[in-house]
Amino acid sequence: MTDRLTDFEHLLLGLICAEPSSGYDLKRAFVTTPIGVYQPSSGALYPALQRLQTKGLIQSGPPTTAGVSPGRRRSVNQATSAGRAAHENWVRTPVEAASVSRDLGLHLMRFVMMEPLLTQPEVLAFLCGLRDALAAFVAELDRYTRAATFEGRHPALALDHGIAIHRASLDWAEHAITSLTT
Amino acid sequence: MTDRLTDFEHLLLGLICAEPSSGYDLKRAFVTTPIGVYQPSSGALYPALQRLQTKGLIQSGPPTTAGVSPGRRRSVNQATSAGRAAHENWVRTPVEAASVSRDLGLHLMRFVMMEPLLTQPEVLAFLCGLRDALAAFVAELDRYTRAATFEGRHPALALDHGIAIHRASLDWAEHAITSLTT
DNA sequence: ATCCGCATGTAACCCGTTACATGATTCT
DNA sequence: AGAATCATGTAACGGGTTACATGCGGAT
Repeated sequence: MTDRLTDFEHLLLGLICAEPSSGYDLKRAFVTTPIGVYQPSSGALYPALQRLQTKGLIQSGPPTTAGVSPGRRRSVNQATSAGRAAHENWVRTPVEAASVSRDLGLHLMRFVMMEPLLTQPEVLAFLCGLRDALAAFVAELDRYTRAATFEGRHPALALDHGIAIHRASLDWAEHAITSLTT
Repeated sequence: MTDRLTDFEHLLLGLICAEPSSGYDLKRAFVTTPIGVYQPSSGALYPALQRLQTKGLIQSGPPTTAGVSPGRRRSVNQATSAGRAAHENWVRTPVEAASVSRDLGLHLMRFVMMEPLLTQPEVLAFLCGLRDALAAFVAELDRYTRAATFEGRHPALALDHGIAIHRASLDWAEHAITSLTT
């Protein structure tokens, strides 16, 4: 019951918390999303919804044709209070400095989903945590660049890339902080 | 035999092509790597090596204690000619514009590994393909930003992030091109 | 009445993670 | 000799991908 959820399950739960949705809605949500790079398959989506249901985090209403007219019956999934609690808990998870690079995309998703749930100070605290973690990561890469000795030019260039994109993330975090405080 | 390889298998094969290595060497290679965010587990590493061996892409020599003195016997994996061919083929794979965001990390790895294998014009062609794909992706995100209407500020900020980091990648690609032509 | 597309699912397969097991080598 | 570490593996488990199955709605 207090099992860990997959990243994917967390995202689904978050989308459902934001708005009760059918499986098909969720699929389209991922397609339409700006980071539409990922399109979940049915074989990933529906089993994940079943797992969330088994854990009591969502419950699916009976198939209805309500809402959209040119559609077939769809069972709408709604978050339970336990589900909303789990989602809010996930959204509040602080940024881990050690895994900031790997989890960056996930943090951005959390940033979007925390808007209607958290107070502005909480959001700013999250962004500061993210900024600090990114600053530490960039510093580490810089340190590595100075310490290491490369053969050839490509390794150094690849490192430059890592530094560049994480510095861009860092700049964004600072921009977001000032943008949200005005 | 002509099965597709996993990304991970491609990386292993590439590392082995660059230098014959034991499983332990490969593990440490990932740890020491600048993007040391990923550390393969034994349960991923050794089965992957076995799969490469089954496909005839690598072959492991008998356990030896040669080389490092304070070590145990390790079986050194060497790439076969088929393995080197498969690796070179992988390195030469052109950048797919549709998946450039998802595969960006992989492309960087390929960029590093292509240094001793490809001619400078080939490397530049790869970088130009990467640059064009990134430019197209950034343009798409820009278009999406103008077209979409958001509720709240976080979604727009998250999109800004996506644009910022991919623009940084794009700038890097252009810098790399000019850096390698001088 | 039939056909096509929507919406939800299911089964087989693959692979990575976690955790444990095993033998060999060096250190005390 | 015994302990600790190195190096290689294996077993159970989870979850994602691909491909297929089903059933209902609207269109011709």
